Amino acid sequence: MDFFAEHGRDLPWREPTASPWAILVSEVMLQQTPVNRVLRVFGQWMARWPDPTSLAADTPADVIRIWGRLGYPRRALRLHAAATVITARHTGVVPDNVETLLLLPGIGEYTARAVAAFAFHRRTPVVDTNVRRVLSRVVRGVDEPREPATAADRAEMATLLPLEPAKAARFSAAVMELGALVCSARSPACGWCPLADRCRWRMAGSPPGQARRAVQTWHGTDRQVRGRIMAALRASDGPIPEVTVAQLSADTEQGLRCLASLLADGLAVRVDSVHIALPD
DNA sequence: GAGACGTGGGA
DNA sequence: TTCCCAAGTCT
Repeated sequence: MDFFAEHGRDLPWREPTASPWAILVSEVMLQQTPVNRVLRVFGQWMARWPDPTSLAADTPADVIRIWGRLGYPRRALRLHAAATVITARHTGVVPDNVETLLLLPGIGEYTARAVAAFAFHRRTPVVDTNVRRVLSRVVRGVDEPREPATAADRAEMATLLPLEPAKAARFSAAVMELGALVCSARSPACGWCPLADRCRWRMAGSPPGQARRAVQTWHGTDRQVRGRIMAALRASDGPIPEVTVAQLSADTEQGLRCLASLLADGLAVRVDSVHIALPD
């Protein structure tokens, strides 16, 4: 926590004045997405939609455009849906407990706890990929492949939390920051690490972990084509012809398949028999 | 529980 | 250039 006080980054969602809504928005944007990329969109987003009710009042099309190139645009849609639920069922107030937060679209085990801890000082273990990696190395002495945190990870973190709730939240943020800035996945800076003298992984000679299962290759995938289609929809003021969409892949069949999946996800809608647009 | 889901930067 | 990774969630 001394490390965090000295080296923690000044981020807008860490300001004492940051609202629970701002913290929730930041946590969703940060899912699988680097801080530097989130910073560019976060300010614009909060200026336009300072609370859930203002977001719920706008269209998914606006939301998807502001989301821009953050990636995983379904997150934008779910954030809009979450704002709608908060407005309709919680009088526009962000829920302050894990159980209720988990019911919101796009809010899973990590994000629910992050919001509960960072926005409301609930004493709950917050375990993201950074915390998971730090615990794995420092406590268990192994470098595990990157996977979503498990209940066992949360149970382990729970045993380490300070008793005072606000301090526990700060502790979680501190471990996350250590993982992000020092105990990184590829090139950990053990020389700077405040835990170096008690790290079981370091004491064991920093053994390499088991390789992660192969990730999907990117070139020519449906994900790439979906991304192209969404980029075309965002760039256009109005509807675009379906034939244009189909040609965004060298394989017309793939183009149509991807379009169908975007329609199924609600990221695009048909406006007539031959045109596609962002959802209203 | 494996697999799908965007994007771009650093090694 | 290629590979891997970045505050996960949902099906």
